[in-house]
Amino acid sequence: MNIDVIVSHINSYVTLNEEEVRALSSSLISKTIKQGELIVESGEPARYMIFMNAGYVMTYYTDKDGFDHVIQFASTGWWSGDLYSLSENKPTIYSTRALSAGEVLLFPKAAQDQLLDKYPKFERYFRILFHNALMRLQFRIIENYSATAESRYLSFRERFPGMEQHVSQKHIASYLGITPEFLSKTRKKLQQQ
Amino acid sequence: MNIDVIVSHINSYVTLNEEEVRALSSSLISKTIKQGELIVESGEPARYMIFMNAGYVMTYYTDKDGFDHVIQFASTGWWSGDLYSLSENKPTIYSTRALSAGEVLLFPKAAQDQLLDKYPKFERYFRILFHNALMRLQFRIIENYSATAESRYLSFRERFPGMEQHVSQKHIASYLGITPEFLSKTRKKLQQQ
DNA sequence: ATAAAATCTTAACCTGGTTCAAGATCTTTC
DNA sequence: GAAAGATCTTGAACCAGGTTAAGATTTTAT
Repeated sequence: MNIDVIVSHINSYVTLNEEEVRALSSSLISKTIKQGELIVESGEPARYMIFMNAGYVMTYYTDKDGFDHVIQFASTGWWSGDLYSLSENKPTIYSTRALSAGEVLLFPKAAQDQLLDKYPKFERYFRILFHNALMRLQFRIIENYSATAESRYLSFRERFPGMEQHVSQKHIASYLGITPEFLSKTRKKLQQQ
Repeated sequence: MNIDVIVSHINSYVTLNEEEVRALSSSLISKTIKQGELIVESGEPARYMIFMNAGYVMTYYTDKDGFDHVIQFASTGWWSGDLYSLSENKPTIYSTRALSAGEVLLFPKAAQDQLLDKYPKFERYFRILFHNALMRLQFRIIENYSATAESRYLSFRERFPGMEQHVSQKHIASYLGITPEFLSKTRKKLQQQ
């Protein structure tokens, strides 16, 4: 199992010693993913945090009318998954689906709890991780309010380089909070300029 | 200084012993706030996390055209402030302003770092705090996409009971991502039903 | 108490984005 | 490799919410 990516990610916030690396390594489950595969399905309790070793996934919410709302994309070096139910042990309302072939590291809730209990460094790592995610999300809310769909699209392309090749336009549209039709028009307009 | 509210808040996630309570207590600075007072101004580096002991505050972002975008309200028992610059020590882009008289507990960055180093329980507490805030924010993004301005307004009233009396309509409108005029129309429509 | 300033309301008009529908392209499957 | 299914594009009609402006109400300062 290749743990280089996750270890160097964690080490950018804290410094793990050998024991901690070993403990982490033995907590993780490697899983190869196929394009289109459903990694977590809404309705079941989420059991893992998901770290991307390679490939692309998206997390989305299906509303009462059956429409999907993409809330997050993730590629190599990002965490994904359904934070909600991990802590509460309730069924998650989010699904996570592979957008390409790749490999994920599954980090089971029980192992995470153990690691958090034993090595405070992981508490720190996750505190900082959540803190940063929180700030990014606050920024996204501001962006959604103050920016037009066109500039949100441009900002999506900047923030997720290469992602566009792996995601269907309807999912990008969903992430941006617009219809596929309008995204199509927006792209055409941008090309013509 | 009254630390009952903050201690019972923290104890809902972890269990502090006497020493930890004492250490926390000596880290906090009590501050009485007046209505309209600017507690943190954008442009300066944020030095504190802010815990509400009593009263109401809002955190907002001023865009390049001079328009304010309210990103958060807080009342008794909530944390507030500008997470962004605390970690990076860069000037914050957010301002925090008192909406009523009250009392806040200021938690200086340096003291927080010390506490986090010495007592892993605080790492855990803040990890969970940020985790929960993150989930709430994810939910708010979904709500913004799938719900109409009217239902967001109703949901604001539910989630912040009593807040409406302390906040001007233009700030509520800003939080909801609509214009004050449209909020005015919406409220009228709701009254007539 | 009164003037000045800020906020809130109402109304007419405007626009970014939606909806619906039809055709064009790309993907899967047998 | 043809048929069926998705996805993507285009256009026309439509609507939620924005903009502007003017008057009404509330708050603040003197």
